[in-house]
Amino acid sequence: MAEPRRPRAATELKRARLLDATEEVMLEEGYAAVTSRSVAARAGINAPLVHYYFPTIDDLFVAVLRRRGEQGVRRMEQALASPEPLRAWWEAASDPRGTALLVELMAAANHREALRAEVGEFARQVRAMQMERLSTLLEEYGLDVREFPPALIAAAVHGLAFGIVQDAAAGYDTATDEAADGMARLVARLEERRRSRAT
Amino acid sequence: MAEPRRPRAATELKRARLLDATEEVMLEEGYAAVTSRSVAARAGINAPLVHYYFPTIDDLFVAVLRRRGEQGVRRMEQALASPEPLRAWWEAASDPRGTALLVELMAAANHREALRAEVGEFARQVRAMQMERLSTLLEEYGLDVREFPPALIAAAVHGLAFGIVQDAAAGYDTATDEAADGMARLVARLEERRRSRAT
DNA sequence: GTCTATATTGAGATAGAC
DNA sequence: GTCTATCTCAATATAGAC
Repeated sequence: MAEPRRPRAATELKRARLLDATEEVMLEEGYAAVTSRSVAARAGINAPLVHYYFPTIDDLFVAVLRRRGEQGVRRMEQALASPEPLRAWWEAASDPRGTALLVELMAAANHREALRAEVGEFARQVRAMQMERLSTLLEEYGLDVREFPPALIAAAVHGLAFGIVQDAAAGYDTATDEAADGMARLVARLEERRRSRAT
Repeated sequence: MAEPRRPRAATELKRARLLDATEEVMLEEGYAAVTSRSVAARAGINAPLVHYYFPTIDDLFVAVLRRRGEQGVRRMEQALASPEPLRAWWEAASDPRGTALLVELMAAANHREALRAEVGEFARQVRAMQMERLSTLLEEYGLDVREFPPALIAAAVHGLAFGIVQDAAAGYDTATDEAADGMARLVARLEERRRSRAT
C-alpha cells in the first residue's frame, strides 16, 4: 500500500537554504534583487530548481515572511511574559536584522497583495498581544491608561525602535545613540518603578 | 556674443512632469517599477528621452528625493516656528503621501549609495532643526529635559507618525485610530499646558 | 530636443532528458 | 529532484537620423 510521499530530509534542508539565501539577498541588495538566479547562486543550486520549490517568486517571499513572522510572534510572546516585560519588548523590537528585513518586506508588501495580507496578519497578531498585556501592565509601571492608551504606547515602542535601528543601520547619524540611551534609561526607570511597586 | 544656452520653458516643465510621474509609479507600484518605460509612459513622452533628462535611473531617484527633501525641510521649519510647534510638527510628520514615498526611498536608499548619502543629508538636517528647537521648547511644554532628551522626543514623534501612517495606509488595522487619537489628545494637552504657562 | 531602431543584459518561467 | 536548454518578455542604455 503506497504511502503518501514524504519529502526527503535533503528537501526540507534545501528549502531552508533557499529561504536563508533569499533573506541574504534582500538584506544586501534589496527585495527587487531577489530573482530565481540570484537566490539559486547563493544557495548553491540551479536556478530552475528554485521554481520547483517555490513556483513563483511571490511564493518565495511569502515563505520568508511566514518563517520570520512566526519567529517574531514567539519572541514577542516570551518578551511580554518575562520578568521585565518592557525591557524585553524593547530589546526584541530593536533587533537590527529583523528591522532591516521588515523594511524590505514592508516596501515589497505595499505592492504585492499576497504579501500585504500576510504582513497584516502578523502585525495585527503582535499588536493585539501587546495591547492585551499592556492592559494590566500599564498600571504596574505607574502609567495612567487614560493619558497613555495601550495602542499609543505599543505604536510608540514599535515606531521608536524601528526608527532608531533603521537610521543607525543606514548611518544617517540622526542622534540615534542619544535617543537609544534616553530610551534605555526610561525603560530602566519604569522597570525600577514596577519592581518597587510589587508586593 | 553667444549667451550660454538656457533650457526652454518646456524643458523645465518636462523635467517636473518626469519627477511627478516617477513619484506616482513609486507610490503605485514601488520603486522597483520605476523604469524609463514606465515613467515615460506616464509622463506622455518617449522612453529614450528620459535618459536625455536623467542619464541614469539613479539620477532620477536623486532628483525626486531632492525635490521632496527640500519641501520637507521647509515644511518642518515652518512647523517648528508656528504658534503650536508640537501640533504642527505632528501634522507635518503625519503626511500620508510623504510617508509612503519615504518607505520607498528608504528601501531604495539602503542599496544605492547615491541615494543613501542624500537621504542621510536630509534626515540629519531635519533632526538637527528639531533638536535645536526642542532645547528651548521642552521646558515650555513642562517636560524635564533629563527625563526626555530632545533626541528621544524627536525620534518618538517621527517613529510614531511613521508607524501609524504606514499601518493605516496598508490597512493593517493595528489599532492605528486609537493610537492617533491618543497622540492627538497628548499633543492637545501639551499645547494647552504651554499656553497656560506663557506669560 | 525628440524620435526610431537596436545592442545588450537579465528577468520569470517551462520543456523535457536523466 | 535535478539538470540543460530555451522561450518570451522587458530592462537600461546608446547610436544616429531628423
